[in-house]
Amino acid sequence: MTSPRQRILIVDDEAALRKALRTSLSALGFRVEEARSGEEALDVFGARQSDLVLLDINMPGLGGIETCRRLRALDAELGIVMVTVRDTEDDMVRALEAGADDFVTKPYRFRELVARLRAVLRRVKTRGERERVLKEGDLELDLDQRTLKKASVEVHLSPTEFELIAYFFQHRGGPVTHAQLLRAVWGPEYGGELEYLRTYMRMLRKKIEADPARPEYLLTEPWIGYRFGRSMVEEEQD
Amino acid sequence: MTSPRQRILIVDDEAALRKALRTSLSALGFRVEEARSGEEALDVFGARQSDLVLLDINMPGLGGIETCRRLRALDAELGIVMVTVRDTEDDMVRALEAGADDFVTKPYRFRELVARLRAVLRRVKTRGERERVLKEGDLELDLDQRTLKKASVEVHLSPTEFELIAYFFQHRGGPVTHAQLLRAVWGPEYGGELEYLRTYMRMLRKKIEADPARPEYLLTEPWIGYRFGRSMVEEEQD
DNA sequence: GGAGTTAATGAAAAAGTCATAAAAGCCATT
DNA sequence: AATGGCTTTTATGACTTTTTCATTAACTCC
Repeated sequence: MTSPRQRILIVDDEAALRKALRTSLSALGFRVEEARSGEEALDVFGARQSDLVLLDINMPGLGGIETCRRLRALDAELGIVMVTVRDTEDDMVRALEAGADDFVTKPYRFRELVARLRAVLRRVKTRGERERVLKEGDLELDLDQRTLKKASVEVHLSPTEFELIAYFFQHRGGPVTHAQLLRAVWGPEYGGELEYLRTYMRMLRKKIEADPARPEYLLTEPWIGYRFGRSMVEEEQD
Repeated sequence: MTSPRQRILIVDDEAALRKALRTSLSALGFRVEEARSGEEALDVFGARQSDLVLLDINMPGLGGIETCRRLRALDAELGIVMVTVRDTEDDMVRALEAGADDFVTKPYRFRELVARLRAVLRRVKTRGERERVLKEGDLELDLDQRTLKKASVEVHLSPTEFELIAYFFQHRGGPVTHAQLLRAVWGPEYGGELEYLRTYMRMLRKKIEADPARPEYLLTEPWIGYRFGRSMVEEEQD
Protein backbone atom coordinates (compact mmCIF):
# COMPACT_ATOMS: atom_id res chain seq x y z
CA MET A 1 0.00 0.00 0.00
CA THR A 2 1.51 3.25 -1.12
CA SER A 3 0.87 6.09 1.29
CA PRO A 4 -0.02 9.40 -0.32
CA ARG A 5 1.99 12.43 0.58
CA GLN A 6 0.81 14.02 3.74
CA ARG A 7 -0.85 17.35 3.38
CA ILE A 8 0.00 20.23 5.67
CA LEU A 9 -1.91 23.46 5.74
CA ILE A 10 0.07 26.43 6.96
CA VAL A 11 -1.97 29.25 8.43
CA ASP A 12 -0.12 32.44 9.17
CA ASP A 13 -0.57 36.05 8.24
CA GLU A 14 3.10 36.65 7.52
CA ALA A 15 3.85 35.87 3.92
CA ALA A 16 7.56 35.48 4.47
CA LEU A 17 7.06 32.89 7.09
CA ARG A 18 4.64 30.93 4.95
CA LYS A 19 7.07 30.95 2.08
CA ALA A 20 9.93 29.75 4.25
CA LEU A 21 7.90 26.95 5.69
CA ARG A 22 6.55 25.93 2.32
CA THR A 23 10.04 25.58 0.95
CA SER A 24 11.42 23.64 3.85
CA LEU A 25 8.46 21.39 4.33
CA SER A 26 7.95 20.49 0.74
CA ALA A 27 11.65 19.67 0.57
CA LEU A 28 10.90 17.08 3.20
CA GLY A 29 8.22 15.52 1.05
CA PHE A 30 5.14 17.09 2.52
CA ARG A 31 2.52 18.57 0.38
CA VAL A 32 1.98 22.14 1.51
CA GLU A 33 -1.00 24.41 1.33
CA GLU A 34 -1.37 27.90 2.64
CA ALA A 35 -3.87 30.25 4.15
CA ARG A 36 -3.36 33.83 5.24
CA SER A 37 -6.02 33.96 7.90
CA GLY A 38 -8.33 31.88 9.96
CA GLU A 39 -11.19 32.52 7.61
CA GLU A 40 -9.16 31.43 4.64
CA ALA A 41 -7.99 28.37 6.51
CA LEU A 42 -11.56 27.28 7.06
CA ASP A 43 -12.32 27.81 3.41
CA VAL A 44 -9.31 25.93 2.20
CA PHE A 45 -9.90 23.14 4.62
CA GLY A 46 -13.51 22.90 3.69
CA ALA A 47 -12.62 22.54 0.06
CA ARG A 48 -9.77 20.11 0.35
CA GLN A 49 -8.95 18.51 3.60
CA SER A 50 -5.47 18.38 4.94
CA ASP A 51 -3.91 15.92 7.30
CA LEU A 52 -2.46 18.52 9.56
CA VAL A 53 -2.88 22.22 10.11
CA LEU A 54 -0.03 24.33 11.39
CA LEU A 55 -1.76 27.26 12.92
CA ASP A 56 -0.43 30.52 14.26
CA ILE A 57 -2.21 31.49 17.43
CA ASN A 58 -1.71 35.17 16.82
CA MET A 59 -3.63 36.42 13.85
CA PRO A 60 -5.85 39.35 13.09
CA GLY A 61 -9.50 38.63 12.45
CA LEU A 62 -10.57 35.20 13.50
CA GLY A 63 -7.85 34.33 15.98
CA GLY A 64 -5.88 31.14 16.09
CA ILE A 65 -7.79 29.73 19.00
CA GLU A 66 -11.14 30.24 17.42
CA THR A 67 -9.93 28.89 14.11
CA CYS A 68 -8.63 25.86 15.89
CA ARG A 69 -11.91 25.32 17.62
CA ARG A 70 -13.79 25.47 14.35
CA LEU A 71 -11.40 23.22 12.53
CA ARG A 72 -11.67 20.75 15.31
CA ALA A 73 -15.41 20.90 15.09
CA LEU A 74 -15.17 20.15 11.40
CA ASP A 75 -12.87 17.22 11.82
CA ALA A 76 -12.27 15.44 15.05
CA GLU A 77 -9.27 13.58 13.77
CA LEU A 78 -7.43 16.33 12.04
CA GLY A 79 -3.96 17.02 13.33
CA ILE A 80 -3.57 20.55 14.64
CA VAL A 81 -0.32 22.07 15.77
CA MET A 82 -0.40 25.59 17.04
CA VAL A 83 2.36 28.13 17.14
CA THR A 84 2.20 30.12 20.33
CA VAL A 85 4.19 33.22 20.79
CA ARG A 86 5.30 33.22 24.31
CA ASP A 87 5.86 30.47 26.70
CA THR A 88 2.87 31.41 28.74
CA GLU A 89 1.21 28.31 29.93
CA ASP A 90 -2.00 30.13 29.39
CA ASP A 91 -1.67 30.00 25.61
CA MET A 92 -0.71 26.38 25.74
CA VAL A 93 -3.71 25.47 27.78
CA ARG A 94 -6.05 27.46 25.62
CA ALA A 95 -4.60 25.83 22.56
CA LEU A 96 -5.07 22.35 23.92
CA GLU A 97 -8.52 23.18 25.14
CA ALA A 98 -9.44 24.41 21.72
CA GLY A 99 -8.52 21.02 20.40
CA ALA A 100 -4.93 21.36 19.28
CA ASP A 101 -2.86 18.22 19.35
CA ASP A 102 0.39 19.92 20.13
CA PHE A 103 2.10 23.28 19.91
CA VAL A 104 5.46 24.87 19.42
CA THR A 105 6.48 28.13 21.01
CA LYS A 106 8.08 30.82 18.94
CA PRO A 107 10.93 31.06 18.45
CA TYR A 108 11.30 27.40 17.59
CA ARG A 109 13.92 25.42 15.82
CA PHE A 110 12.89 23.99 12.53
CA ARG A 111 14.03 20.56 13.61
CA GLU A 112 11.78 20.65 16.61
CA LEU A 113 8.86 21.76 14.51
CA VAL A 114 9.32 18.91 12.09
CA ALA A 115 9.65 16.45 14.92
CA ARG A 116 6.39 17.62 16.36
CA LEU A 117 4.62 17.60 13.04
CA ARG A 118 5.79 14.07 12.42
CA ALA A 119 4.76 12.97 15.88
CA VAL A 120 1.28 14.33 15.42
CA LEU A 121 0.97 12.89 11.94
CA ARG A 122 1.98 9.52 13.21
CA ARG A 123 -0.65 9.65 15.86
CA VAL A 124 -3.39 11.20 13.86
CA LYS A 125 -4.53 8.92 11.17
CA THR A 126 -3.97 10.45 7.81
CA ARG A 127 -6.69 10.76 5.26
CA GLY A 128 -5.56 7.71 3.41
CA GLU A 129 -5.76 5.50 6.44
CA ARG A 130 -8.73 7.27 7.65
CA GLU A 131 -11.45 5.53 5.78
CA ARG A 132 -12.17 4.04 9.08
CA VAL A 133 -13.21 0.47 8.66
CA LEU A 134 -13.70 -1.65 11.68
CA LYS A 135 -13.89 -5.39 11.40
CA GLU A 136 -15.31 -8.08 13.51
CA GLY A 137 -15.69 -11.56 12.19
CA ASP A 138 -17.11 -11.29 8.72
CA LEU A 139 -18.53 -7.86 9.42
CA GLU A 140 -16.97 -4.69 8.16
CA LEU A 141 -18.12 -1.28 9.28
CA ASP A 142 -17.11 1.79 7.36
CA LEU A 143 -17.60 4.85 9.49
CA ASP A 144 -17.01 7.25 6.64
CA GLN A 145 -19.33 5.77 4.12
CA ARG A 146 -21.64 4.67 6.84
CA THR A 147 -21.98 1.22 5.45
CA LEU A 148 -21.84 -2.24 6.86
CA LYS A 149 -20.74 -5.27 4.94
CA LYS A 150 -21.28 -8.85 5.91
CA ALA A 151 -19.12 -11.32 4.08
CA SER A 152 -18.27 -8.50 1.68
CA VAL A 153 -21.84 -7.80 0.70
CA GLU A 154 -23.42 -4.61 1.85
CA VAL A 155 -26.17 -4.73 4.39
CA HIS A 156 -28.56 -1.85 4.20
CA LEU A 157 -29.02 -0.09 7.53
CA SER A 158 -31.24 2.78 8.58
CA PRO A 159 -29.54 5.73 10.29
CA THR A 160 -30.53 4.57 13.73
CA GLU A 161 -29.44 1.06 13.02
CA PHE A 162 -26.12 2.35 11.85
CA GLU A 163 -25.57 4.47 14.94
CA LEU A 164 -26.32 1.52 17.10
CA ILE A 165 -24.01 -0.92 15.41
CA ALA A 166 -21.34 1.75 15.23
CA TYR A 167 -21.52 2.21 18.95
CA PHE A 168 -21.15 -1.50 19.39
CA PHE A 169 -18.16 -1.63 17.11
CA GLN A 170 -16.50 1.12 19.04
CA HIS A 171 -17.07 -0.61 22.34
CA ARG A 172 -16.55 -4.12 21.21
CA GLY A 173 -15.61 -6.74 23.68
CA GLY A 174 -17.02 -5.08 26.74
CA PRO A 175 -20.54 -5.06 28.06
CA VAL A 176 -22.54 -1.90 27.46
CA THR A 177 -25.63 -1.03 29.43
CA HIS A 178 -29.04 -0.35 28.00
CA ALA A 179 -28.94 3.23 29.17
CA GLN A 180 -25.54 3.74 27.63
CA LEU A 181 -26.79 2.61 24.25
CA LEU A 182 -29.95 4.61 24.45
CA ARG A 183 -28.13 7.75 25.39
CA ALA A 184 -25.53 7.24 22.72
CA VAL A 185 -27.99 6.65 19.92
CA TRP A 186 -31.16 8.46 20.88
CA GLY A 187 -29.64 11.24 22.96
CA PRO A 188 -28.83 12.05 26.57
CA GLU A 189 -32.43 12.53 27.59
CA TYR A 190 -33.25 8.94 26.82
CA GLY A 191 -32.36 6.10 29.06
CA GLY A 192 -35.52 4.28 29.96
CA GLU A 193 -36.99 3.59 26.56
CA LEU A 194 -35.90 0.03 26.49
CA GLU A 195 -38.40 -0.88 23.84
CA TYR A 196 -36.66 1.19 21.22
CA LEU A 197 -33.50 -0.65 21.89
CA ARG A 198 -35.16 -4.04 21.78
CA THR A 199 -36.83 -3.27 18.52
CA TYR A 200 -33.57 -2.22 16.98
CA MET A 201 -31.61 -5.08 18.40
CA ARG A 202 -34.01 -7.39 16.75
CA MET A 203 -33.68 -5.68 13.42
CA LEU A 204 -29.94 -5.67 13.62
CA ARG A 205 -29.81 -9.30 14.55
CA LYS A 206 -32.08 -10.13 11.70
CA LYS A 207 -29.69 -8.47 9.35
CA ILE A 208 -26.44 -9.56 10.87
CA GLU A 209 -26.83 -12.88 12.53
CA ALA A 210 -27.04 -16.15 10.74
CA ASP A 211 -29.56 -17.27 13.30
CA PRO A 212 -31.10 -14.31 15.12
CA ALA A 213 -32.22 -16.58 17.89
CA ARG A 214 -28.68 -17.70 18.60
CA PRO A 215 -26.64 -14.57 18.06
CA GLU A 216 -22.94 -14.71 17.43
CA TYR A 217 -22.23 -11.01 17.49
CA LEU A 218 -24.88 -9.19 19.42
CA LEU A 219 -24.96 -11.02 22.67
CA THR A 220 -27.30 -10.15 25.44
CA GLU A 221 -25.88 -9.51 28.85
CA PRO A 222 -28.88 -10.20 31.04
CA TRP A 223 -29.97 -7.40 33.35
CA ILE A 224 -27.15 -5.24 32.11
CA GLY A 225 -27.34 -4.69 28.41
CA TYR A 226 -25.55 -6.18 25.46
CA ARG A 227 -22.10 -7.07 24.35
CA PHE A 228 -20.70 -7.01 20.86
CA GLY A 229 -18.01 -9.32 19.73
CA ARG A 230 -17.46 -12.98 19.59
CA SER A 231 -14.59 -13.37 21.98
CA MET A 232 -14.69 -12.61 25.63
CA VAL A 233 -11.06 -11.62 25.49
CA GLU A 234 -10.19 -8.41 27.23
CA GLU A 235 -8.08 -6.60 24.71
CA GLU A 236 -8.35 -3.74 22.36
CA GLN A 237 -7.00 -0.42 21.36
CA ASP A 238 -8.32 2.84 20.04
CA MET B 1 3.89 -8.17 31.77
CA THR B 2 2.89 -5.28 29.62
CA SER B 3 0.90 -2.75 31.57
CA PRO B 4 -2.29 -1.73 29.83
CA ARG B 5 -2.94 1.89 29.17
CA GLN B 6 -4.60 3.59 32.04
CA ARG B 7 -8.20 4.40 31.52
CA ILE B 8 -9.58 7.80 32.36
CA LEU B 9 -13.27 8.59 32.31
CA ILE B 10 -14.04 12.24 31.69
CA VAL B 11 -17.36 13.41 33.03
CA ASP B 12 -18.44 16.84 31.97
CA ASP B 13 -21.49 18.28 30.32
CA GLU B 14 -19.54 20.57 28.01
CA ALA B 15 -18.75 18.79 24.80
CA ALA B 16 -15.93 21.13 23.86
CA LEU B 17 -14.15 20.53 27.10
CA ARG B 18 -14.50 16.79 26.85
CA LYS B 19 -13.13 16.84 23.38
CA ALA B 20 -10.21 19.00 24.36
CA LEU B 21 -9.34 16.78 27.26
CA ARG B 22 -9.76 13.67 25.18
CA THR B 23 -7.35 14.96 22.61
CA SER B 24 -4.77 16.10 25.09
CA LEU B 25 -4.97 13.13 27.38
CA SER B 26 -4.93 10.51 24.71
CA ALA B 27 -1.93 12.23 23.23
CA LEU B 28 -0.26 11.53 26.54
CA GLY B 29 -1.04 7.87 26.21
CA PHE B 30 -4.11 7.57 28.35
CA ARG B 31 -7.12 5.77 27.18
CA VAL B 32 -10.03 8.14 27.39
CA GLU B 33 -13.70 7.52 27.84
CA GLU B 34 -16.41 10.10 28.11
CA ALA B 35 -19.70 10.69 29.80
CA ARG B 36 -21.93 13.71 29.51
CA SER B 37 -23.61 13.44 32.86
CA GLY B 38 -23.41 11.79 36.20
CA GLU B 39 -25.99 9.26 35.17
CA GLU B 40 -24.07 8.35 32.09
CA ALA B 41 -20.86 8.13 34.07
CA LEU B 42 -22.40 5.54 36.34
CA ASP B 43 -23.58 3.59 33.33
CA VAL B 44 -20.28 3.64 31.59
CA PHE B 45 -18.42 2.81 34.72
CA GLY B 46 -20.77 0.02 35.54
CA ALA B 47 -20.21 -1.56 32.19
CA ARG B 48 -16.50 -1.15 31.98
CA GLN B 49 -14.43 0.15 34.78
CA SER B 50 -11.91 2.90 34.51
CA ASP B 51 -8.84 3.58 36.59
CA LEU B 52 -9.62 7.19 37.23
CA VAL B 53 -12.62 9.44 36.84
CA LEU B 54 -12.19 13.13 36.15
CA LEU B 55 -15.40 14.60 37.36
CA ASP B 56 -16.83 18.06 37.00
CA ILE B 57 -18.51 19.13 40.19
CA ASN B 58 -20.96 21.33 38.41
CA MET B 59 -23.39 19.41 36.30
CA PRO B 60 -27.10 19.44 35.76
CA GLY B 61 -29.03 16.42 36.91
CA LEU B 62 -27.13 14.19 39.23
CA GLY B 63 -24.47 16.59 40.44
CA GLY B 64 -20.77 15.93 40.64
CA ILE B 65 -20.79 15.37 44.35
CA GLU B 66 -23.53 12.81 44.27
CA THR B 67 -21.96 11.09 41.29
CA CYS B 68 -18.71 10.95 43.16
CA ARG B 69 -20.38 9.45 46.17
CA ARG B 70 -21.96 6.72 44.09
CA LEU B 71 -18.85 5.94 42.15
CA ARG B 72 -16.99 5.64 45.40
CA ALA B 73 -19.62 3.29 46.69
CA LEU B 74 -19.19 1.15 43.60
CA ASP B 75 -15.45 1.03 43.82
CA ALA B 76 -13.45 1.88 46.87
CA GLU B 77 -10.17 1.88 44.99
CA LEU B 78 -11.11 3.99 42.04
CA GLY B 79 -9.22 7.23 41.52
CA ILE B 80 -11.48 10.26 41.49
CA VAL B 81 -10.36 13.76 40.67
CA MET B 82 -12.94 16.49 40.81
CA VAL B 83 -12.98 19.78 38.98
CA THR B 84 -14.34 22.51 41.20
CA VAL B 85 -15.24 25.86 39.81
CA ARG B 86 -14.23 28.35 42.35
CA ASP B 87 -11.67 28.17 44.98
CA THR B 88 -14.28 28.00 47.67
CA GLU B 89 -13.10 25.77 50.39
CA ASP B 90 -16.64 24.55 50.61
CA ASP B 91 -16.49 22.75 47.30
CA MET B 92 -13.15 21.28 48.09
CA VAL B 93 -14.33 19.94 51.37
CA ARG B 94 -17.49 18.54 49.92
CA ALA B 95 -15.53 16.87 47.16
CA LEU B 96 -13.18 15.20 49.55
CA GLU B 97 -16.01 14.20 51.80
CA ALA B 98 -17.75 12.58 48.91
CA GLY B 99 -14.71 10.43 48.40
CA ALA B 100 -12.63 12.28 45.83
CA ASP B 101 -8.92 11.66 45.91
CA ASP B 102 -7.96 15.08 44.72
CA PHE B 103 -9.34 18.08 42.89
CA VAL B 104 -8.34 20.90 40.62
CA THR B 105 -9.96 24.29 40.61
CA LYS B 106 -11.02 25.88 37.38
CA PRO B 107 -9.34 27.53 35.69
CA TYR B 108 -6.51 25.08 35.93
CA ARG B 109 -3.35 24.66 33.97
CA PHE B 110 -3.25 21.58 31.88
CA ARG B 111 0.15 20.72 33.27
CA GLU B 112 -1.17 20.85 36.76
CA LEU B 113 -4.11 18.68 35.87
CA VAL B 114 -1.91 16.04 34.35
CA ALA B 115 0.38 16.14 37.34
CA ARG B 116 -2.52 15.52 39.65
CA LEU B 117 -3.96 12.76 37.53
CA ARG B 118 -0.60 11.04 37.47
CA ALA B 119 -0.19 11.42 41.19
CA VAL B 120 -3.56 9.87 41.88
CA LEU B 121 -2.96 7.09 39.40
CA ARG B 122 0.30 6.28 41.06
CA ARG B 123 -1.36 6.03 44.40
CA VAL B 124 -4.45 4.20 43.32
CA LYS B 125 -3.89 0.72 42.12
CA THR B 126 -4.81 0.51 38.52
CA ARG B 127 -7.06 -2.13 37.16
CA GLY B 128 -4.15 -4.05 35.78
CA GLU B 129 -2.53 -4.38 39.12
CA ARG B 130 -5.73 -5.04 40.85
CA GLU B 131 -6.66 -8.57 41.55
CA ARG B 132 -9.69 -8.93 39.43
CA VAL B 133 -9.93 -12.65 39.55
CA LEU B 134 -10.41 -13.73 43.10
CA LYS B 135 -9.97 -17.29 44.19
CA GLU B 136 -11.05 -19.28 47.16
CA GLY B 137 -10.77 -23.01 47.19
CA ASP B 138 -12.03 -24.25 43.88
CA LEU B 139 -14.02 -21.09 43.30
CA GLU B 140 -12.94 -18.36 40.95
CA LEU B 141 -14.69 -15.03 40.75
CA ASP B 142 -14.06 -12.73 37.81
CA LEU B 143 -15.21 -9.24 38.63
CA ASP B 144 -14.92 -8.06 35.05
CA GLN B 145 -16.81 -10.73 33.30
CA ARG B 146 -19.07 -11.10 36.25
CA THR B 147 -18.70 -14.81 36.27
CA LEU B 148 -18.07 -17.44 38.88
CA LYS B 149 -16.38 -20.71 38.21
CA LYS B 150 -16.38 -23.74 40.41
CA ALA B 151 -13.74 -26.30 39.57
CA SER B 152 -13.26 -24.41 36.31
CA VAL B 153 -16.83 -24.72 35.16
CA GLU B 154 -18.98 -21.66 35.08
CA VAL B 155 -21.82 -21.35 37.53
CA HIS B 156 -24.65 -19.19 36.32
CA LEU B 157 -25.59 -16.48 38.81
CA SER B 158 -28.31 -13.89 38.78
CA PRO B 159 -27.22 -10.28 39.27
CA THR B 160 -28.16 -10.30 42.93
CA GLU B 161 -26.44 -13.57 43.49
CA PHE B 162 -23.35 -12.23 41.88
CA GLU B 163 -23.31 -9.07 43.95
CA LEU B 164 -23.68 -11.11 47.06
CA ILE B 165 -20.91 -13.57 46.38
CA ALA B 166 -18.70 -10.72 45.19
CA TYR B 167 -19.17 -8.97 48.48
CA PHE B 168 -18.20 -12.13 50.27
CA PHE B 169 -15.11 -12.56 48.18
CA GLN B 170 -14.04 -9.04 48.93
CA HIS B 171 -14.52 -9.53 52.63
CA ARG B 172 -13.38 -13.08 52.88
CA GLY B 173 -12.20 -14.44 56.13
CA GLY B 174 -14.02 -12.08 58.40
CA PRO B 175 -17.62 -12.16 59.53
CA VAL B 176 -20.01 -9.81 57.80
CA THR B 177 -23.28 -8.77 59.33
CA HIS B 178 -26.70 -9.21 57.85
CA ALA B 179 -27.22 -5.49 57.60
CA GLN B 180 -23.87 -5.04 55.90
CA LEU B 181 -24.77 -7.55 53.24
CA LEU B 182 -28.23 -6.21 52.72
CA ARG B 183 -27.05 -2.68 52.34
CA ALA B 184 -24.24 -3.65 50.03
CA VAL B 185 -26.41 -5.71 47.73
CA TRP B 186 -29.90 -4.31 47.98
CA GLY B 187 -29.05 -0.72 48.77
CA PRO B 188 -28.59 1.56 51.75
CA GLU B 189 -32.27 1.69 52.57
CA TYR B 190 -32.38 -2.01 53.28
CA GLY B 191 -31.12 -3.57 56.43
CA GLY B 192 -33.95 -5.46 58.03
CA GLU B 193 -35.11 -7.66 55.19
CA LEU B 194 -33.44 -10.75 56.49
CA GLU B 195 -35.59 -13.00 54.38
CA TYR B 196 -34.06 -11.78 51.18
CA LEU B 197 -30.68 -12.65 52.46
CA ARG B 198 -31.71 -16.07 53.65
CA THR B 199 -33.29 -16.89 50.35
CA TYR B 200 -30.20 -15.89 48.49
CA MET B 201 -27.84 -17.63 50.83
CA ARG B 202 -29.78 -20.74 50.18
CA MET B 203 -29.55 -20.36 46.45
CA LEU B 204 -25.88 -19.61 46.57
CA ARG B 205 -25.19 -22.59 48.74
CA LYS B 206 -27.14 -24.77 46.40
CA LYS B 207 -24.94 -23.67 43.57
CA ILE B 208 -21.63 -23.54 45.34
CA GLU B 209 -21.56 -26.05 48.11
CA ALA B 210 -21.13 -29.76 47.63
CA ASP B 211 -23.57 -30.27 50.47
CA PRO B 212 -25.68 -27.17 51.10
CA ALA B 213 -26.55 -28.44 54.54
CA ARG B 214 -22.93 -28.60 55.57
CA PRO B 215 -21.42 -25.54 53.90
CA GLU B 216 -17.73 -25.28 53.29
CA TYR B 217 -17.64 -21.73 51.97
CA LEU B 218 -20.65 -19.83 53.14
CA LEU B 219 -20.61 -20.33 56.86
CA THR B 220 -23.19 -18.88 59.13
CA GLU B 221 -22.05 -16.74 61.98
CA PRO B 222 -24.96 -17.02 64.39
CA TRP B 223 -26.47 -13.77 65.60
CA ILE B 224 -24.15 -11.81 63.41
CA GLY B 225 -24.32 -12.79 59.82
CA TYR B 226 -22.13 -14.95 57.64
CA ARG B 227 -18.54 -15.63 56.90
CA PHE B 228 -16.95 -16.61 53.64
CA GLY B 229 -13.90 -18.80 53.45
CA ARG B 230 -12.93 -22.25 54.35
CA SER B 231 -10.27 -21.77 56.93
CA MET B 232 -11.05 -20.54 60.37
CA VAL B 233 -7.47 -19.56 60.65
CA GLU B 234 -6.95 -16.08 61.93
CA GLU B 235 -5.08 -14.61 59.01
CA GLU B 236 -5.62 -12.62 55.94
CA GLN B 237 -5.20 -9.27 54.36
CA ASP B 238 -6.93 -7.23 51.72
C1' DG C 1 -37.56 -28.94 79.50
C1' DG C 2 -40.06 -24.95 77.64
C1' DA C 3 -40.32 -20.19 75.76
C1' DG C 4 -38.45 -17.35 72.63
C1' DT C 5 -35.35 -16.45 68.83
C1' DT C 6 -32.81 -17.32 64.90
C1' DA C 7 -31.73 -20.14 60.81
C1' DA C 8 -32.80 -23.32 56.96
C1' DT C 9 -36.04 -25.16 53.81
C1' DG C 10 -39.76 -25.63 50.42
C1' DA C 11 -42.82 -23.69 47.57
C1' DA C 12 -45.28 -20.39 45.03
C1' DA C 13 -46.85 -15.62 43.96
C1' DA C 14 -45.29 -11.32 42.04
C1' DA C 15 -42.46 -8.68 39.29
C1' DG C 16 -39.39 -7.99 35.85
C1' DT C 17 -36.76 -9.03 31.45
C1' DC C 18 -36.20 -10.41 26.76
C1' DA C 19 -37.57 -11.75 22.08
C1' DT C 20 -40.97 -11.32 18.83
C1' DA C 21 -44.64 -9.45 16.19
C1' DA C 22 -47.25 -6.06 14.38
C1' DA C 23 -49.79 -1.75 14.31
C1' DA C 24 -49.53 3.21 14.23
C1' DG C 25 -47.22 7.54 13.38
C1' DC C 26 -44.12 10.42 10.83
C1' DC C 27 -42.06 12.47 6.90
C1' DA C 28 -40.17 13.20 2.49
C1' DT C 29 -41.13 12.16 -2.25
C1' DT C 30 -43.90 11.31 -5.87
C1' DA D 1 -53.43 12.20 -1.81
C1' DA D 2 -50.72 7.99 -1.94
C1' DT D 3 -46.43 5.53 -1.39
C1' DG D 4 -42.56 3.69 0.96
C1' DG D 5 -39.02 3.84 4.37
C1' DC D 6 -38.07 4.57 8.97
C1' DT D 7 -39.26 5.21 13.79
C1' DT D 8 -42.16 4.87 17.72
C1' DT D 9 -45.69 2.39 20.30
C1' DT D 10 -48.26 -1.32 21.92
C1' DA D 11 -49.07 -6.19 22.83
C1' DT D 12 -47.91 -10.96 23.90
C1' DG D 13 -45.69 -15.17 25.61
C1' DA D 14 -41.73 -17.51 27.44
C1' DC D 15 -38.71 -17.20 30.80
C1' DT D 16 -35.86 -15.68 34.87
C1' DT D 17 -35.40 -13.34 39.08
C1' DT D 18 -37.11 -11.42 43.21
C1' DT D 19 -40.11 -11.32 46.92
C1' DT D 20 -43.20 -13.37 50.11
C1' DC D 21 -45.14 -16.89 53.00
C1' DA D 22 -45.46 -21.09 55.71
C1' DT D 23 -43.08 -24.71 57.95
C1' DT D 24 -39.42 -27.13 60.22
C1' DA D 25 -35.02 -27.38 62.60
C1' DA D 26 -31.57 -25.51 65.70
C1' DC D 27 -30.06 -22.91 69.25
C1' DT D 28 -29.97 -19.82 73.79
C1' DC D 29 -31.53 -18.53 78.09
C1' DC D 30 -34.09 -19.16 81.87
